[in-house]
Amino acid sequence: MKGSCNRNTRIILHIDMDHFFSACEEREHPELKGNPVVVGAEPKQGRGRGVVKTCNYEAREFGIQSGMPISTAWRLCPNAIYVRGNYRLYKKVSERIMAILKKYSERFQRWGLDEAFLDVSLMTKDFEEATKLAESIKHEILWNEGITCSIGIGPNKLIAKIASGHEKPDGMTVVREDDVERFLAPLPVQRIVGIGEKTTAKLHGMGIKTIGDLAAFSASILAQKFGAMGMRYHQYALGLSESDVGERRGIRKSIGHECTFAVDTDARDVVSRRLVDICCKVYQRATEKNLLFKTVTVKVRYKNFHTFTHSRTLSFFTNSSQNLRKTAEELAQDALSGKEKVRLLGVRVSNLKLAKGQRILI
DNA sequence: TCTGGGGTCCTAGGACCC
DNA sequence: TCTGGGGTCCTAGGACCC
Repeated sequence: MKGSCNRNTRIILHIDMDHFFSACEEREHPELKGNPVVVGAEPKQGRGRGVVKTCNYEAREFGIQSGMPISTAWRLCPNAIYVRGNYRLYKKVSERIMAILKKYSERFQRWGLDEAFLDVSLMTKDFEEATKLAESIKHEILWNEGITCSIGIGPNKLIAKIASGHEKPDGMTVVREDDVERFLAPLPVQRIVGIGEKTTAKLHGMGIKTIGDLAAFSASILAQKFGAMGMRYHQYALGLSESDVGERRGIRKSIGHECTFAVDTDARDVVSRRLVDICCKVYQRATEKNLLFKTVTVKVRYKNFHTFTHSRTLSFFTNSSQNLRKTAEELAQDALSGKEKVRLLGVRVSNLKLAKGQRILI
């Protein structure tokens, strides 16, 4: 069977740029190369708030990981080079890389700034050919942008995505249909997209550690414990996923902005001013995209990390900044009372609709 | 250790309508 | 007076992704 596949088999590539933000920084500032580089919040001598966005492999040797509090990163490696992040640059580089990828297949799907799927079933006759194609993609990105990526090749998006993370950086992992079970079985359950920290802990509690354990577990018990998601986890563990490679259609679902205070505050005027600033930002972004909104949600996180949201759906669609501000202020009454210190404030609008006569913007 | 900011999707209960 | 079942929308919270 090796080297061949029946024509019903799909061949999907998942392309994942290696430590994308810090790779962009190294490319712009070659003097950074060879040093641990951390992109994220300001460390402020270990007192900074926020998290690590990404870091290069030199920084990872100190135990730094993306998502980690920046204060922890600072303790692990105070001598690393800490960079705030130049998102305009990352976006530009990303756009150029996506343009390269799109040339290889019409069936293309961007996944964040630094990942994408390609369905190459129609232009490659088997996994060998797909591997050659993936090699040329790697070369072209490296040649043009000076950045390496890891590619996973599999019979569906789920497998391709897990495969791309298998041998990072600069990796290439091919999983043919016949190899799916062998490939997945020993991997930890959290490698499945959609199984995060909480679900992993619950699964561990049930004695399920690996994807093989999950596949062997009773689907009906999983459904009892996790509802519809349980069935999905089981399907994923068997390596089954039907989802097509394609860009999301239609308008976005929501637009929001949120802000963590540098210091938790109970000063009413500070919170109230920040709320107005956030509303302005959200209003601007909705207006730029010609969107009307109907639902306003305010999010408040207190010092103890307890978080609540309040939302209200208006009886009409609007793009008025006054409506947004007034609704947000009413919803945020509790937060404005100054009883508890506020850590984060956010505003989001949803139930969106395009303003009449405007072109479609995603 | 002390936890960002942009999002999406799911669940569950309740209101309301037919 | 007590009570269907289906559908849709709203609200709040939670998990997860990059």
